[in-house]
Amino acid sequence: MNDLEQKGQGVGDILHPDLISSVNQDMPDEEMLCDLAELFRIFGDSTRIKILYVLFEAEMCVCDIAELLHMTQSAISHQLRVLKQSKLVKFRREGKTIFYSLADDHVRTIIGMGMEHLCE
Amino acid sequence: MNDLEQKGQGVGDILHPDLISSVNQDMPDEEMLCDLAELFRIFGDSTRIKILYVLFEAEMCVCDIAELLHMTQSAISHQLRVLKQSKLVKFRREGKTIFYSLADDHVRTIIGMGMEHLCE
DNA sequence: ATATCATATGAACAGATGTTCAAGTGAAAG
DNA sequence: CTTTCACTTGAACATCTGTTCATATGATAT
Repeated sequence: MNDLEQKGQGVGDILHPDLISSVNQDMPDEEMLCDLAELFRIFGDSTRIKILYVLFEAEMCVCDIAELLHMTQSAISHQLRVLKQSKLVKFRREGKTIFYSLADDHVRTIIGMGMEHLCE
Repeated sequence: MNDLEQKGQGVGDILHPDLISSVNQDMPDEEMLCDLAELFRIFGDSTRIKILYVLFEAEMCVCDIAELLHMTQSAISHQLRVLKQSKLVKFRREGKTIFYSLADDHVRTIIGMGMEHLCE
């Protein structure tokens, strides 16, 4: 008996036991799937998508991005932090200003994939 | 003077006006980018990713999915609703049970893309 | 040193999100 | 018709998330 059935509202009877054990074997690790969800979660915010799209075109400093998106520099900075932590953007300092750019081509590919889905 | 500057904390001076107007021209519609973010947001939850991955393998009914993911049938049903609304899964009724399956191959491609990114 | 500029950061807040619980469908079997 | 089963749905709840505001950092210039 599993812990869900004990809690009153769980799953009823199993309808297709064979199918379940078969699929269960082919499933990737729980951790892998969580990492995957987390990756997509980063792309799942319009501010971050816009930032990434802006960086498609060119390396750019924080206040230029803020200007382009009509948002405060603070808001952009917070989101760049998220993108930085996820290794989706990298940066370099040049005097007082900091230039951000896409970390690698995967970002382009993933966003391109999403675009393709939308356009059909 | 734009509305951000009036609010006390806005953006300072524009550092690279030429770059800004150039990038501005190449940017897709605001709406397009929001749709894109929304699409990725759907993938950005581990329960939904798991459901989609399960459906990679085979069409499946709600209570089997619940059993596979060790979650309540209600929780799964709520998430299937989200996936249905986003046109990522489709379903067919057969007596009392309802079978869900992936709506099209885009789902596979997008998830595959994410996996590739993680494995490098 | 002091001022200024570009950026970062922490706390606070409002709004969104996912799960649970309880009640509601809708189809088939008795 | 009533019961049962697979599933759906709505409200409640706690948690997470993104923006704002105020303040801090770090580099340059005076």
